[in-house]
Amino acid sequence: MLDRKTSSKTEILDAAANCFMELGSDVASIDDIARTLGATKGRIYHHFSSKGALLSAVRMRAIMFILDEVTPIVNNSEAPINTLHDMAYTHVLKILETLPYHRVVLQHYRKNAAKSTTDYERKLISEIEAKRQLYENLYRDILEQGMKTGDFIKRDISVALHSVLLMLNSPVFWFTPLKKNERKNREEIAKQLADMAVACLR
Amino acid sequence: MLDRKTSSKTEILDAAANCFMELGSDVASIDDIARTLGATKGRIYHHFSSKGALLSAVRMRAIMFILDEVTPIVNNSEAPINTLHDMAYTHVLKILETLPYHRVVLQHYRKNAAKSTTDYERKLISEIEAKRQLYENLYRDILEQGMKTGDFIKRDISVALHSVLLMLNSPVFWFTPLKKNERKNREEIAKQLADMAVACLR
DNA sequence: ATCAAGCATACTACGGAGTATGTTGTCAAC
DNA sequence: GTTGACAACATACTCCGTAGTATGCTTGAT
Repeated sequence: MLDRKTSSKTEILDAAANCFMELGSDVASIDDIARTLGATKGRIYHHFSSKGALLSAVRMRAIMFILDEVTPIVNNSEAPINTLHDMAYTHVLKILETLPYHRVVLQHYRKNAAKSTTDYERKLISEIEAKRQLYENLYRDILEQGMKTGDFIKRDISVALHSVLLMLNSPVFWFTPLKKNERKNREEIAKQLADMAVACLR
Repeated sequence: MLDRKTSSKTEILDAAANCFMELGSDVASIDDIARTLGATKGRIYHHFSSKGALLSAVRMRAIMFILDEVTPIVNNSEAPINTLHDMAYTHVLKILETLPYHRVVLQHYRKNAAKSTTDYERKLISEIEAKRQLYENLYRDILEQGMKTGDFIKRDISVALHSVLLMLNSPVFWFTPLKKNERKNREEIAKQLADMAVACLR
């Protein structure tokens, strides 16, 4: 079945995300990931052409989690403040749900290229970069709009943009999921961060 | 001379910081760093017992840059808002001056331990962690004080603390130094970030 | 019965950390 | 001003982990 195939793939992706998260994507080996699955290299290389391709798949999945969730919000034609608050809240909540993936992403926020990458892997990376740009622009548009209407203080758009986005990603660095009150706790964190994100723009 | 020795050491540290920054501390090899210096492994292993020790030295130097600069500010007995603004401004400015070091630090914000570390390296890491805690508490104290006096809105202290600190570190992710108007540009960025840091707490 | 998908097993090749040893300059003592 | 000794490196190795490959095996669909 095609269903069985994608299921096996996402299982690999989940395991890879966890290993990359814990050891770092450079240190974690394919064997480590396979061991987590109770499998061997063969399974992984059957689905992914290289370690770089697997890593890119993890990063792409991470950004698509967020992009799919936040994109529908931007066109609700409310005030910029409310729209931004909505976007921020949704962003944080989704990140907390898919934490390992975003830990991996942040490891590569600045790392440009590994030592030797193939053309194919470079293509994957540029596709990820494109999606990231797309997502960034959602916020850039809201910020510009809000500064025009006077809802937001006029600041350097680039400084404000990156600062807010990184603040929304900050739980990635410190959040540790607990069983107790999990859902409620996440919502509270998302609310607070969304509040702060809006507050620092006024 | 002892002077000549420390000079050679800091030269190695600068080169290591740059290599670790560009390639990531796992990918960058000792040979890479040596090549940057126009030297060989021998020079590096003469001053540092292992790659982990070198990395720890870079991270320690990074945090000491900031700690030495910001610590004197906290006891100026001004209003919490002004004190925090001062701390934030100084923090950002110093970070922009010693950027490569802090890029390395942020690569390890979450990465706990490599695959195999010696006792000695674990000791170095715990010393770094202690300094980091020390620095974090400078902000924690100001935040608690400000929330008590009503200067700051009451929020979860941990969420607010980490969010603000990460926002102050955000330039590490996107800032690219230019020759043109360098000093002025940095001061402007530091001012804006300090403003935003204070704003998001009110 | 066949054949390919979906793996496992057993190998190769290579880069990088660490080491053992050689080399050069410098200073100190006599 | 010669010798000894040590610091500050360079050179030439070893050894091991890991990415990638080549090939073998099993199961389910047709």
